[in-house]
Amino acid sequence: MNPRNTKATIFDVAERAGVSIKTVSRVVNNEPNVRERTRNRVLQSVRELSYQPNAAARELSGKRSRVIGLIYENAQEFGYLNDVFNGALGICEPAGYSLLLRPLTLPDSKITEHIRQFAINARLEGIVLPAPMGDLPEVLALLREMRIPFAAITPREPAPDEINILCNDEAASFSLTELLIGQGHQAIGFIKGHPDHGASAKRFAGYRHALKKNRFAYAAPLVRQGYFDFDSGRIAAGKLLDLAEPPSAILASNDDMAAGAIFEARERGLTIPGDLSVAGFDDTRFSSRIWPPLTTVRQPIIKMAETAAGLLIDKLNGSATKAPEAPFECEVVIRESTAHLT
Amino acid sequence: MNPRNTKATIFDVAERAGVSIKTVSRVVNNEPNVRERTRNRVLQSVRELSYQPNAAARELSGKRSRVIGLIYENAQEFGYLNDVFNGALGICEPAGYSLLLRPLTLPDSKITEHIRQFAINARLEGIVLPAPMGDLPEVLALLREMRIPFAAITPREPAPDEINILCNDEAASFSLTELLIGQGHQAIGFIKGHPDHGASAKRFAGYRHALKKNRFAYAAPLVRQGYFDFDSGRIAAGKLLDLAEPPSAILASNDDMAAGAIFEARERGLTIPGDLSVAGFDDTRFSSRIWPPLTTVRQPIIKMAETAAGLLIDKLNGSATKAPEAPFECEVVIRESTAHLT
DNA sequence: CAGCAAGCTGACAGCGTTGTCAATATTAGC
DNA sequence: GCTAATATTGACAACGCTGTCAGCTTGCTG
Repeated sequence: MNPRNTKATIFDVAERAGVSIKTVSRVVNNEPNVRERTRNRVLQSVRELSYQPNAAARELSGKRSRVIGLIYENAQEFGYLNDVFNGALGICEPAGYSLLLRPLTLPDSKITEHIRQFAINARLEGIVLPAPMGDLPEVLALLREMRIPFAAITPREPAPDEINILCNDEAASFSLTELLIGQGHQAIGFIKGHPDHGASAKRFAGYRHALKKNRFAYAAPLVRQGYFDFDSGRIAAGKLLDLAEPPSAILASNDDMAAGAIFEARERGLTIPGDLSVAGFDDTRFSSRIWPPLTTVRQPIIKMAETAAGLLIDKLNGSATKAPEAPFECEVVIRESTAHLT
Repeated sequence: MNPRNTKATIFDVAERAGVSIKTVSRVVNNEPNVRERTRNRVLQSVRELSYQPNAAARELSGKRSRVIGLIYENAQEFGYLNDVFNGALGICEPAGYSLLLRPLTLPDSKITEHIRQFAINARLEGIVLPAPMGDLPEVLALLREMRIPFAAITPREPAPDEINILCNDEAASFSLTELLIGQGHQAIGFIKGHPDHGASAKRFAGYRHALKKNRFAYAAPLVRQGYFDFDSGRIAAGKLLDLAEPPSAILASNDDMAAGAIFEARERGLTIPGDLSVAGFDDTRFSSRIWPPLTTVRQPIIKMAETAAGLLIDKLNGSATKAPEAPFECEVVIRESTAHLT
């Protein structure tokens, strides 16, 4: 009943359909110049035999390896990567592509060499670059030089003919800031993200934009540099709370730093959100599990990864280039870590 | 300076070394019957040309695909999987194997069909089964039937000739329970893990063992069923706290459930660890980031995954079977969510 | 030093596809 | 209805490697 442990070959299909293997190849690869009747006959046999082309033979014969690489930062928040993996895998498999992972530890002075080796050894046809990989100029330069198509997921100005997936970080940051303003907060601290990440600038821009629109003066001491990790959030929050006039709300550029801020506030005996409102960005796995649950911004990562992989595969398959996608919509998730100023 | 975008073939190496391609093949595959001098000459050429065999040609010609699958539960705590991925990838790549990921959503009534298709399509030579995949009897049965070697990471009774990696869950659970007992807790609640996971039974056994050794009566109401997720931990903790004589400490079978327990306790106005000590299992990413930081147990997941992949590859390469590994050692990590009873 | 086994090496045929190009079938044009 | 042009099909050679097997070298035995 089940297909056995073996696979039908192109010969089996050809024989059953009464055509040459070359014709089967044409049908399977959607090439033109096959009569409709013939095509149907072949497709029928393909179905009956559950034929699937042998990837190794294909790669050896043609130039195509049908392998896509996914390069990611190892230390990265893993909920994000989980979604990226799932999105990309979900698209690659049905399309007949394999997805190969390559963790990288940043900073990495030999990063281009690592990627080059990876690309050559695995014979990659294309590469998916989740943030922050798409933010590294040397990586982009390398891939352009090697002429390997890639799809970056990052708020980058998309170069012509390059695939870039982004969401409206800035608008979400704007909304989140306005939410805090609407709650009566007058002094809102901001913890910036890692300067090498494209998202950092966008999120900061949204904050400034909201301040401006609401006629708040921009106060430099209320803005601190963080690096997207828990500890940097904790330290930055500490500095904000040390101010003579500390903020009543802190907006961190991601949830790890927001968790750090909450941790630091707790250590100082402050209650959240009574004494301090805290909001983050990303809606990671633990955002809803810490106490209090974190107000944050959710991105449709899975969809973004699916789109990235899909557009990349379209490009590799030589399909018509899709119109550049509009940014994906982020969603502000309001939980209990933020509250109206009493 | 850098190797170019192209790869040397076996012909290039053979020519340079002045031997036939077959001899190069022998050297590269570590086959016997090559004179030492010849072997060195070939290795020299291999090095000079940075030769790496073409995987597609190898697969097409020989029977070996050098592809290993990694099947995992999608919803899984991702810090665990991150470590598994990194461990396995770190071993596979240098050994010349590719690692293909396959997320699965449990429960899955068609799981065997999914795995079968995956194995056939990707021509898997072997499979790594992180928990809880190695706990599913139908999966094990399928792989045995298909004669695909696998390495399970789970506290399972290792069948002869099968690779199984485990750590001393039970001993760690025992220590953790004794820790709580040592802190003066008289009533210690326990939240069991998902019944389909092998680890659940082990962790529970450690708890019971510690009670027994310390001459504590086993009280059934203090033990609640959980399913390794946050919500089930929350619910189970709720039931424990509803008891007429609630426990002063709760040991949850993983950190997600421990986080749920803390959450629930907070909602009821209890302070941790003042009113209630809570401990978990796994040392996930957020264990040290919630407040208070969680007392838990850390497993050497990366090493376990490395060992699993390494033994599997050894088996595929036909190397001598290693002696069965001793269980890996877990480490109890004491943080602030547990305290002496005052 | 012949005779034989074991050690070493290479020629050659696949492996299952795709690319090339020639052969054949169909259609269009007049 | 015939020819030219075009659409469809197939024969065959790669692709880069491993398996098989035969041939050539050694080294050992008596």
